[in-house]
Amino acid sequence: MSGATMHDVARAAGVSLKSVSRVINREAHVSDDLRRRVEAAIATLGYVPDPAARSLAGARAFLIGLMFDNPSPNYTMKVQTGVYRACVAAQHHLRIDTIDSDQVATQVDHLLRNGRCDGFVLTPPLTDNRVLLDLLDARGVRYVRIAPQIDPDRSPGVAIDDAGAAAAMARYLWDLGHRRFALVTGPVDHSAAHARRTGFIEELAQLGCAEPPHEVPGGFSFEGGFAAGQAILAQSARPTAIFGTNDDSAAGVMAACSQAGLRVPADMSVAGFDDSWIARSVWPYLTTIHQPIEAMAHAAATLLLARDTGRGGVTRLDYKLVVRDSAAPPA
Amino acid sequence: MSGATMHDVARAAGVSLKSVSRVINREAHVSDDLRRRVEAAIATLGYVPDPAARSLAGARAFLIGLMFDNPSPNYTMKVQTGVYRACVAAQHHLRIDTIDSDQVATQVDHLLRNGRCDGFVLTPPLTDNRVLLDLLDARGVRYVRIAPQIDPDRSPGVAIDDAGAAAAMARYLWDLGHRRFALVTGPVDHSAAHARRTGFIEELAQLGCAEPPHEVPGGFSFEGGFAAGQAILAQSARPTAIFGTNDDSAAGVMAACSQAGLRVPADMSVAGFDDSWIARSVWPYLTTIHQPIEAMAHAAATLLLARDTGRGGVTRLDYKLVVRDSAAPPA
DNA sequence: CTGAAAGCGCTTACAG
DNA sequence: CTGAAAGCGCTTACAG
Repeated sequence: MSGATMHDVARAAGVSLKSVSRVINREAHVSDDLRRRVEAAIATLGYVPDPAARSLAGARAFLIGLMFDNPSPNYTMKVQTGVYRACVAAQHHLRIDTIDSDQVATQVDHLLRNGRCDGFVLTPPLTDNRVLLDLLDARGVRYVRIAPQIDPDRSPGVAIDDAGAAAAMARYLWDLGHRRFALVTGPVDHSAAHARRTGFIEELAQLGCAEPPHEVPGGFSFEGGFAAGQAILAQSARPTAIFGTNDDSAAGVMAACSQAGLRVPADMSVAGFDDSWIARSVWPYLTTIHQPIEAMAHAAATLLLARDTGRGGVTRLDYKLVVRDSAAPPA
Repeated sequence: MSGATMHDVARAAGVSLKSVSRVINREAHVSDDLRRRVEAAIATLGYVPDPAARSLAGARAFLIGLMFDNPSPNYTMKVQTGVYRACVAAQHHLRIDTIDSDQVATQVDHLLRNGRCDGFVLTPPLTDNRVLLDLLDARGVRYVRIAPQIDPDRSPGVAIDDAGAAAAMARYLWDLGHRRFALVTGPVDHSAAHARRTGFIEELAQLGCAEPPHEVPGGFSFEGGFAAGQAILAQSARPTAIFGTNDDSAAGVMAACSQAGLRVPADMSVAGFDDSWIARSVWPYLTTIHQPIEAMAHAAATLLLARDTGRGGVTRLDYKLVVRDSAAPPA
């Protein structure tokens, strides 16, 4: 079964061990003829290199790590799927680590000591946690960030234009006819959440909106969104549209509306951000910003695996406004 | 940093390599004195064995795999967390594999060929997929199943009493005063879903319910539940209570009710199963069966890591009926 | 109860 | 462009 060794391949191809190794690792200085012979032997024998042996002999671990501290299983699951696909393609293993943003120092120290990785993919809010970044840099550990907002040149990153997407949502709601808004904000240490807030507010101002949106914290969770929704509806001057800066909190807002006897979208428009799984687990389905989370995660892992994380720079992927049924013109 | 090797420990303790190895692997025939000396040296040096080297030299891979083909990210995420915790504690790595139930043969073949694992944790519906079990048995691969319903002695397993839990839910709704029921069933190849169905129906019969519940398939998904809910509400003789056999489909049913202008629970009672994340991402919060998914997964992984998967037998964990706000006495 | 030798399957210098 | 030797950090027989 998992029988064939590099030795077998070398013999079958009539070359040395080192040559097989060269072909496998795509090193330079290999003649086409030799390469072809080796590749044929590999295919015939169904040879797969032993990761343990490669790792022991060489400097690479064939393991990449995914760090997260995200309240949303939906988001996390998508990130994981994307990173996983990239790992499988590159014959690497994936290691998952849940980090508590408040205890980065001790947890990451332990983690680094306990078996090395070839690098890490960081998800928000860890992405912009300077304590973590300093730690990683100090140890010379490579990493790629998903949705970075600060220090874009510090490492490679993959993101969408969060501010631009939130602005697009503002424009969409404005064009629908809304003039009074509320905004459910995310965790304070989550800088993508911050960018969404800013993008939304600034676009509204640009559009000539008389009053800035009423802001209430929602912590990116359903419960937080629910409480935020209740607070918003308790105001004397209610908005006609509420923007949750992620889908979970928007879903919470919808629940608060239904608790208050308001129909969405007839009596209140609600919009989310992410297009995560929950956007289609509420009724009506949520109008939201589609963020290609899995693709972003895949791209991030691919950058890491490509091993040229020398300089930074953020790769931007496209977002998309997804019009569904939770937002409509005001009554 | 990750400097200390077994050699260093041996020298520091004044013993041979083999003795250090014995202590680490908890082998027999080690004097207390020697063990203590070695353990002290390990602690002082902060020594952690290199998994790659252990794996290369020995028969173990220090890697356990998690196979799933589950439509619900919530369920999957919890399983993963539980298995992960057990892995970390035992210094193993976790590998995640998404399997398509329809293509078990080819996918698993590829997977097994591509780097060995010390064993696998199987989640439903893979748990009761005989093609998969046969394949694994034929290759002598160890595995532990979560929520097995068939062949309980074929491998170790961890489960709750799905039928009993569904019966408890039937009793609860009955005691609330409901007399006409609908049941949203799960995927046909998901035998735990089948057990829930049977438990619910039989308990109702036992209780003296005049007519068996109206059954509609919901596929364990929100969308499936939504469609099922619509179908149920379209009937001339509507039930007063609907039991979704998982939370996702129950959430879909709730959405269908709200679309039809029915208030939950005033006009219709709805109950779920799992107490997954979505149970508290709908409003009103879902009355459901709490299944200790993470604990089950943890227990399953621990069984696997204990390496005595010789004989089968199912470990049963406790479920709990969680009364929240989606079910009430009929109007 | 304890240890010295060989080897797991690769990669890393080092030659040619 | 290609190869022979040494060694990564452990475990596995095998002795005593």
